[in-house]
Amino acid sequence: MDSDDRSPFGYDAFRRTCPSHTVLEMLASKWVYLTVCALRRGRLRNGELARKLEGITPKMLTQTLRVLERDGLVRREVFAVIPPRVEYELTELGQNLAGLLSQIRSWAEEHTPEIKDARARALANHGEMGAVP
Amino acid sequence: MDSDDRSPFGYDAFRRTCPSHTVLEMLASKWVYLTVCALRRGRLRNGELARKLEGITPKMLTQTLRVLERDGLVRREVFAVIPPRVEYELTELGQNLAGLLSQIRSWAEEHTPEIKDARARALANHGEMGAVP
DNA sequence: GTCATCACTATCCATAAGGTGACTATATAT
DNA sequence: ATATATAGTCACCTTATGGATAGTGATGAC
Repeated sequence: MDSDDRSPFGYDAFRRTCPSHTVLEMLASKWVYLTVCALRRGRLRNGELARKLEGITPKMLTQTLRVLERDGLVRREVFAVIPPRVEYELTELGQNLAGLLSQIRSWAEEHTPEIKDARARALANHGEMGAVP
Repeated sequence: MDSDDRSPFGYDAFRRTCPSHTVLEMLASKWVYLTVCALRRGRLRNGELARKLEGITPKMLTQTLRVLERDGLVRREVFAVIPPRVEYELTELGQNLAGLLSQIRSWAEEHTPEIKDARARALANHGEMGAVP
């Protein structure tokens, strides 16, 4: 019954004390999704990322990149020039993940119409499932 | 150059005003991940989910399920019995997504050792890249 | 001199996430 | 009579996160 509930790796993301749970938590961020997807084609500078990730604040961009760097998904390269130049690129591990995250992104884009419809229906039905006294 | 940046669906999750951006935002939640994965094998009752999603509070569980229901990923069935019985199951759209999210979960579990190592290394190096006055 | 660029950093505030305890209703078990 | 179980809701509170805004230092363009 629990056959496919446990992964064969000894880690179980359902358990909140399992390290894999924190990995899942790290991945559960819209900016992580988008940043990894953005870097998929190749290295980018901070400013290029900022323009690509529409609406991201410098703080969130830095924060996201630091997390990705800490977790070994992104490599940061600093050039000692003026004005400063910093480039980011995916590590092999990051490339590996990027494939999956791109699929999620594609899924989101592909199924947006259905979800929009579902949301509209939910809005229209608000209260209709309730009690009719 | 922008060839694979835009999906062929007209939606672009990189644009913050695009509806698909809000879909990605909805997916970027650890409890959404886990709830969808948990329902993958079949319908579950509220209590069963609460036990499976270790550490989730009743409030968060309800909130997550309402979002998933609103977006058409989960179907909620209420049985008019005492004590109350409510069952949740994935819709076809939800099943479709569950495959992808399970892959993410598997990825997280599979690569947890590498990420743990990367985190340990980052911790050990804290400050070593900084300035040495 | 003023402005912009670059890659940040710091600060503040609003929102969201999450925790706790109380409460609903009814049937069964003790 | 009391307790348990079910599937929640509601109110209150604390903490964490997200986002907005402004500032840093050095340089080059105007």
